[in-house]
Amino acid sequence: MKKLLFKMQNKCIIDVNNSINSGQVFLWKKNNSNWYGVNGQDILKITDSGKIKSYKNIRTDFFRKKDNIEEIIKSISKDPITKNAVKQYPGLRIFEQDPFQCLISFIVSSNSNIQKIKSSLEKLSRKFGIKTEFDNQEFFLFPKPENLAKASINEIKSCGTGYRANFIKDAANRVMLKKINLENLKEYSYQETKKEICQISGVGNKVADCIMLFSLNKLESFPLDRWMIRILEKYYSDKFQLETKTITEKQYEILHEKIVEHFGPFAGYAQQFLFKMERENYQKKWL
DNA sequence: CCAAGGCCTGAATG
DNA sequence: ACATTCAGGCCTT
Repeated sequence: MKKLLFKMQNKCIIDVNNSINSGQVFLWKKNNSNWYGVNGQDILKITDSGKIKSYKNIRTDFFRKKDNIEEIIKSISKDPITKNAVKQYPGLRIFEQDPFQCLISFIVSSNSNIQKIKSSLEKLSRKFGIKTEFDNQEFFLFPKPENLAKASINEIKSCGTGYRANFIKDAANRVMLKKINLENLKEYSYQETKKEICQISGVGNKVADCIMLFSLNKLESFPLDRWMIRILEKYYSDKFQLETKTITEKQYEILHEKIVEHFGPFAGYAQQFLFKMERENYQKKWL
């Protein structure tokens, strides 16, 4: 009985390093064994003992305590590949981050890589975000929608975003004008939410799935980027046949349906474990 | 509905 | 050095 309890407690421990270094967040840095991260208009600090603190005491379920992680892990462990990935990274978790920051982050991410995404987001924050001091360190909060909406395209481009500058401004404008209400979308279904956010230019299937999984509480989202396609081809060629060479919108939809059929309603967690596993296999760099 | 080509940028490759 | 390729896609034709 004692042993079982210990095991259960052990399973609940969050592996902060691996969770931050799994492609879901970008504005985090480690300092003196503490992690500090920009989350919208707040700064979060995760101590070496795994406790999380909000600089502004804004309520957030960043660690997704609402999830029954043991149930989820049981649910997604449908095949030897996933079981192995889960076993390799037992404390890997999906965070629930600020939706607007997440939206802009993944617009910036398209056709890019982690280092460049991080660099662009840091520059955007430095240029358009509020300077803040916390634990004797300087931070810049993530830009508010209105500040990106009123910025010029060239100002945004100066942050290294390239052609995505138009998308960023457009997205910020939509949020500012409440043409889209990200908080409300948390209560919407997967399909409804996807339809809404895909209206933003620069947001396609993959980017939408990232935004929904990492900030809008849609755990059936399963972002299909180059890596995940490669993983499916490598380990799941028997289960998920790719009909076309390029992943068209229709193909993406069909594939997602098959994926949810296989992994279940928490498929997004499976994606996170598989992505982490394969990127580590190839020793890809994180933050 | 699918295929092909273009797009900012910067690090990696030859 | 300098040119080319490539990277967590998306949009237009």
